[in-house]
Amino acid sequence: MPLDALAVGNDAIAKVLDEIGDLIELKGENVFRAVTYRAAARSIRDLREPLTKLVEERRLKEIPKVGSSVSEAIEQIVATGRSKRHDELQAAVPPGLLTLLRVPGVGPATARTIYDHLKITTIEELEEAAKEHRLQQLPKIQAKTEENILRSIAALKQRTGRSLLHEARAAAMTMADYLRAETGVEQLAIAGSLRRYKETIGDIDIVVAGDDAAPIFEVFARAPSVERVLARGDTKCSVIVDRGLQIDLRVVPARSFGAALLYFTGSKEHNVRLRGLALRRKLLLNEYGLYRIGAEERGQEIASITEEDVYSALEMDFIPPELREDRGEVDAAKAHTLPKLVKLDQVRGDLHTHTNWTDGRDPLADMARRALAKGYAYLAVTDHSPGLGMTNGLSPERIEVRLAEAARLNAELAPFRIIVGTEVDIRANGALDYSDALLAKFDIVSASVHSSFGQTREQMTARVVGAMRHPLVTALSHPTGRLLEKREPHAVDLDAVIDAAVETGTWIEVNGGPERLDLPDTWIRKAVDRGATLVANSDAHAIEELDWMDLAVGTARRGWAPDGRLANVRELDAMLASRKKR
DNA sequence: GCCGTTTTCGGCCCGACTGTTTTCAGTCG
Repeated sequence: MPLDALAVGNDAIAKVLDEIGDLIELKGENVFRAVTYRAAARSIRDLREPLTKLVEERRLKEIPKVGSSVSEAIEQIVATGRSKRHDELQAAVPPGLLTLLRVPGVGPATARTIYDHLKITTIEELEEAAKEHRLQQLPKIQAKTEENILRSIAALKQRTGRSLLHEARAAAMTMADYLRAETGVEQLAIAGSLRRYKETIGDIDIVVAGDDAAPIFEVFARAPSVERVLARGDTKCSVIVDRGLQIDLRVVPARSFGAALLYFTGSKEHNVRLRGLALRRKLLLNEYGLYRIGAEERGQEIASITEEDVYSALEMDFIPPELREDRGEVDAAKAHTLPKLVKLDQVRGDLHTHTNWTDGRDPLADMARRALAKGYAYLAVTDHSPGLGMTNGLSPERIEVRLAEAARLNAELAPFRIIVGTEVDIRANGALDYSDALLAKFDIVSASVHSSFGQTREQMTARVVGAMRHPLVTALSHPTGRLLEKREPHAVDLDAVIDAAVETGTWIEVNGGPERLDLPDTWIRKAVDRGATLVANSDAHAIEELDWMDLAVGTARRGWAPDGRLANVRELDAMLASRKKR
């Protein structure tokens, strides 16, 4: 189905290029060609400008991995909604083969074999054939493979999607604690996308140092949360725990711990980049260490004990895990131009929280004491305005009571300070849900969209930018409104939002709620480039959710946010003074 | 199909695990 040529966005184009890559592989063409199309798709997803604009300005070839063939495909998609290359491949590759690739364990070769003999094109047909043992009659497919395909299909059906960061982290910590207690391993680290604070998590990766993997895998495989063991070898063991989440455990010699942590943290693209770099210096980088080529068999590594050693031996600065996505961090580390990223312990306060007066669970006093215990100097309580009916928004009378309550607590907890703020609704027509007279009672006003998500991009942009221009609005909360794995971001021109933030001095929130993580990291980077001020918040609705600040800071770091760019790393007076003129 | 501080041609990261392979292909991350 052709895309709507006028509305075609970067993601939609990237998806077509990915599919071209898959089709090339299925057709049996040179796999490097397929790899290139996928790499181009990835560059495009990371792009911080609309592709349509680059087409107009004839700048497509500035994009990494986009050469003459890929740019031709992009131009065609932008102009007509489809690509000739894609059409030709679809005609050449039987429909449905792409579907079979979605089953883990089925790659291009197996998909081809299954299709050629049985003409199967859907997962349902594949499941039926496997149950009837028709697959094991095919060349290169045995009973065991057939069994694995059936299990993969079952897992595919059960699996709802990727895990949210806090859920994956809980599962990882449970396993890590269990392994420490039951095996006595001393060096253990959670690696993978979890360590990089990626917004959603596919698999959990754990690396431990040990001389003998077998007994560790023994303990790992019988952990209470394990449902089944996927694979077990000499150095690596993979299991499925509850709700289909996969945990990979890798055991390496202690002297390889740093190299293994680097390898297991990824991203894959970052690793590929580092290994290519090593290769050009006649060095080999693998999960055991960095070697002069040929020396790996003698175990003579140049660096391997810590990640710092490996980066240093490659003559580059240490790269924080959050940046390891091959988005320019390798070149910056070589040139010593990595930004000084914001750190969690620099955060002085949280500026978006809720209490049991609206949709939160805990009283203000408890939230404040927990914030104080976390070492904060201040906490803004920002309960909802009444427009959001179900959250019991604060009436003018309750605002007065709240101000008095905060004053009492402030006297008790000084120098810690509670700031009374509000998360005010931006109504569908762009008006704010409190009068200016009421808004003026608050020290902090965070504006956000909670309704009429279906507005057009023009309507939504005007609505949000209009609120940002209001002199009493301090910050814009969760700018895209997305709920990860649940609700798409609403249509809004984030370039215009960033422009408005720079122009008006309105802060843009990095919301640490694990299903939001909004503003998304790629846009954070753009906001940072353009000089906008950010504010990292937990959006906590309960005392323990104040810990989600960690996720907000991790997301800000993924967006390359330097410490000076966040309003809430400033001390109280400086933070309040940095609000826009009102 | 892309790319260049060895290159405009000849590479393209590297290793683990599974299956049944007695030396390797397929898949994965």
